[in-house]
Amino acid sequence: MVTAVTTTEPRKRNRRGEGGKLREEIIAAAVALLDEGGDERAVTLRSVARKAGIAAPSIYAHFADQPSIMLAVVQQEMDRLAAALREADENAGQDARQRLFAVCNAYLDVARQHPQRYRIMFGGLWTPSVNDTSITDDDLESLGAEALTLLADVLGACVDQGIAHGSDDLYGDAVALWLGLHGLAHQRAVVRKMPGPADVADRLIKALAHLKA
Amino acid sequence: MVTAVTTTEPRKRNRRGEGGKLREEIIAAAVALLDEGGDERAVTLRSVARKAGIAAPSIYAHFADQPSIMLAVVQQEMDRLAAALREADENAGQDARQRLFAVCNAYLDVARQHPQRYRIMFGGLWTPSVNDTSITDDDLESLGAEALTLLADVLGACVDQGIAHGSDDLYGDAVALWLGLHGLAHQRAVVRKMPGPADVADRLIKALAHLKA
DNA sequence: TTCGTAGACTTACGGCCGTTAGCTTACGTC
DNA sequence: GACGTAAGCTAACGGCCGTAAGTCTACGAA
Repeated sequence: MVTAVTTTEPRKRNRRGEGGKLREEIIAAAVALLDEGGDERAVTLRSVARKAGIAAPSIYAHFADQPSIMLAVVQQEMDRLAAALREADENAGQDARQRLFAVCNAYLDVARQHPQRYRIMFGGLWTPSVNDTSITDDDLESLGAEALTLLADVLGACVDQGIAHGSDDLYGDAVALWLGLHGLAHQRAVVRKMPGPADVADRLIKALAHLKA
Repeated sequence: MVTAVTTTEPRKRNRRGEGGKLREEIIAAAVALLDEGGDERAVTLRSVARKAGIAAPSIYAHFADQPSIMLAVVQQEMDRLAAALREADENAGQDARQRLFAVCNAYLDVARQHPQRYRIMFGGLWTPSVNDTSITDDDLESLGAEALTLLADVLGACVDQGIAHGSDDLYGDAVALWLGLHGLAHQRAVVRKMPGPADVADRLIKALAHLKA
């Protein structure tokens, strides 16, 4: 984690061999702009430079162009999300039901804590332009693959412990469950006021995991 | 529906008293830009004017500013979506199961046929800026209210006909079902390749509507 | 102490944007 | 046919953007 991000004050040049640190500072600056509530249009090459306390062209030493910055942000946040899900699962013990809700709620929490980051990750505008340069559809697919296999794993545990109705395609059920979570998380990230009862999340999880009772 | 949208050729001035027609042409031009695959950044005041074959300042006779154009597009497409759902429901007969799948699939079809329009409607960038001018959170909420009550209605029919497990909160279930549909529709609109089996939609609907068997 | 070079900076160009101010044209009334 | 006015245009401003070209500077090895 980089600390000096919010400072607009003069910046100490990095020491020899540590020039790569600026790369992280740039990413952190972009994330900070998002967290301030601005949408992706607020994350311009120049605004990122201002936030990081550097001159705009200095970014080119670390990123080929502006979309590349967004891509780096997305990849970092995707890793963070996967780590959060893993951690929630590991801390949930052996009970399948607790594991299920722990992982799902962790997903929703990550989205709720940083709505703009979540919006960028899924459904961002960066997808098409980035496609021109480096990332492929398969890359995008593999980004969420880890989370999906974890979900499928937890769903399998639910079936094994007899608290959920079985299925012939656990991975497909995991995708369906994720889509439900995504719908809720995304909508929360976009609007300030959500329709429906407060326990929508639990309803979604129970229904999509085919929990008994 | 306005016809002459794609033409870049000289444009016939509207007759006296028909100046308002230009307003529809402007909206149609904005929609056309979206349908060409460009994201909302492609819908600029000037690009819309070019597409409509008029000079940029001529827009100000019909829209206060650029976000207002997007707002008009969203409202129009929301109405279209609601109409499509109603029509699907009316053509589905009396069988609750058929009504359910007809309405849900109509929703997914609308999103799939015009992905960019769908992205703008839900989760667009226009929300914050528009909020400064005219529209309120309640307006946004009421936009989808019609669709939600329709969904709740169909869910109630499923329970009445004994093909779904009952619930104490049909509206809450309708919201959950919509969130699932939205998750799928939005993800389809954003990525080109979806993970999971082909029948994810059916799985989502069955699970979230609590269909028996 | 010298000096090569990593790690930045300054300046500048061209482009598209939103928006304002003022002008032109032709419709339709009389 | 004259003419008021609706409908739309041209010109221009300032602003922010991405990016290229060249310059400075201080760290650390010799």
